[in-house]
Amino acid sequence: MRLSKFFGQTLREAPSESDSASSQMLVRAGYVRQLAAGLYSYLPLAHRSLRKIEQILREEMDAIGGQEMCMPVVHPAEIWQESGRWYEIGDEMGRFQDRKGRELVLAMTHEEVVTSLCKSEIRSYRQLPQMVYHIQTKFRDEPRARGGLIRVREFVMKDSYTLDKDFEGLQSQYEAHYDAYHRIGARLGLNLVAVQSDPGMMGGKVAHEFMYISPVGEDSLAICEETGYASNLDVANFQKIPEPASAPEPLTRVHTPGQSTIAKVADFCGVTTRQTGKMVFYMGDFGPEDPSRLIAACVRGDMEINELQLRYAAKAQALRPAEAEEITAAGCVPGYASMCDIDRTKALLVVDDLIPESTNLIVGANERDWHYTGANYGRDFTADVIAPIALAYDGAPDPIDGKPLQVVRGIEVGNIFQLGTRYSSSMGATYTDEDGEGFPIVMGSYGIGVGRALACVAEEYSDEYGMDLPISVAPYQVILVSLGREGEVHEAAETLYHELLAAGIEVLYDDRAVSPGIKFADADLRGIPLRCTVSSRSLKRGGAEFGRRRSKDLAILPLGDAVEQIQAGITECFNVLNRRLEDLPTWASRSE
RNA sequence: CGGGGCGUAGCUCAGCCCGGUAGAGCGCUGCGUUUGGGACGCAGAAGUCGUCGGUUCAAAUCCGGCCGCCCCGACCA
Repeated sequence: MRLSKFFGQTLREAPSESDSASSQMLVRAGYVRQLAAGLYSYLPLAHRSLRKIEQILREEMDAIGGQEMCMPVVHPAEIWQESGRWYEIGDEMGRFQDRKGRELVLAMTHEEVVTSLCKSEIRSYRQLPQMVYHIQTKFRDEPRARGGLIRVREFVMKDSYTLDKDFEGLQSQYEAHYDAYHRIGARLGLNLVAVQSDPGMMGGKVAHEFMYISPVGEDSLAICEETGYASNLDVANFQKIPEPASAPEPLTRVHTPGQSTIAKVADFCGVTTRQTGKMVFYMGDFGPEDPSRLIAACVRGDMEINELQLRYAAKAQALRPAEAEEITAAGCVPGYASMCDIDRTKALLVVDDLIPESTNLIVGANERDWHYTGANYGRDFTADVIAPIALAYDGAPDPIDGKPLQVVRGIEVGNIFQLGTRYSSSMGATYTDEDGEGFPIVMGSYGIGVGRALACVAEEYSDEYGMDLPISVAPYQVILVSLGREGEVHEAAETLYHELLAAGIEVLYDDRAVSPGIKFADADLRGIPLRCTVSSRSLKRGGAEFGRRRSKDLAILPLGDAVEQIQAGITECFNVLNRRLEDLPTWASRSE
């Protein structure tokens, strides 16, 4: 392709629409343009990169037995009503009506369609297992799109679905995806970390997210490089080590004027926060039948609440922090709330499992400026629920070997999910087994965001001059820069361009009538990994210059075998990338 | 949905406080000179100042509503 005819300009300055490195670079380099919040156009450069990512996804899905198909973006409401998600999901689902007033849904994902296909296509255990996938547009009306391409409202996702007669089959296809996703990450030049994740209220027990570790990520992860433990912070476990037990002291009221926070109280009493108990209040939504109720959560003073685990422990559908009035209404004093004096008819008390193992805690006395010392579980208070509701933290002992966990941020590139029979049961997708008996199909679903993967690659491979994309993802393999508009330089560049095209090399040819500085700056920005320059200087030195983007170490290629050497350079780039395929994590090698 | 910021030429922004004929740099068009890291000269085109309303002799500027975009939080099948 000739840059003189190319659609999509580079920008000297980044538009002020987002501030993550990846989206600024992708905008500046002429890959994407924003149409509205969370809606992007993909210009020719991005489109070529996305097609390459999709091709890698195809190859890896096909390699584990996937069959590619394509399902619609617009669905009738009925299938979402059958699965129940029509009612469970709120404004995030795009809904509209056709001309007859029939309710339609924009696909957020395709479990419902796959399940409905199962009803027509799968009858017998003989037809199982199956793995189907497609690469298709999704729409999720995110309350807040952010981070450029990292969180958008319309996006393309590779989603695959497995169908099995039992959980053993599901497990095997799940493991195949686990390994394939690591291979995909490697081929994209990304280190993906598989972390345990929240299976949600979906019925399954096992789910993993494939994370690209980055400070701009939206998810927090707890990982331990030594033991290999890796988990979304939402579901991270850690070893809880109680303070050394001491003989029970009497529960004693002490005057603590103005000491309304844990840090102040501990300081005031001359103890560490580990010797205190902390109360945090939430309003829990328990569904339409049950009015929302106050939840009092108690963790040791040095720890924070894991809201997801609290929600599960309280069996609530949703939580939000309680307002001061709601706390007061239950007879509790904010800042001095006490698990000893709480009215359990007005609040559900959930305590972390470390609390019963802790002795002589300092806790609120439920009166302004007063605390108790010597609070002990069982004698001074009991709970409605005891559950692990404390949030893992940086440095917490990991659950495998007690080595310190690290809390880092990550971007979720992919996820794999054991659905079980959540959809097949509610929608009636069954197969007949050997004995002629009907059973719901056991399903799994597995996604990878194509555009998000590109954003992560751009994030990883950017510098102050632009992007330096892995050759597997770069829209072109080589940029050919001609520094001459006529005469022998022009002739030599034109000839080389046609030879490269004829050899099947993906070449972007900068034949524009602009200054060399602009050509080099644009070449750096666009992120094409290899550059070949033809100029009067290079011809004097014996041919064309060739090397990695921005490298000072340039080879002079005689024009006669330039194509061959450029081909060799491309192969070398792929070789570098392919080394990432060695020693990849696999399901069998993981340590959870 | 809560908090904050922004909306002026294709892009980045100034002008707004203190009302009085709309600006700069980059980009774009033409001509000429240039050609190894974002060249130079000359000439030129380009903006309903997000939108609606109010105040005023007069509004980009002051006031109010709405819309859009960005950031933080809530939310995230």
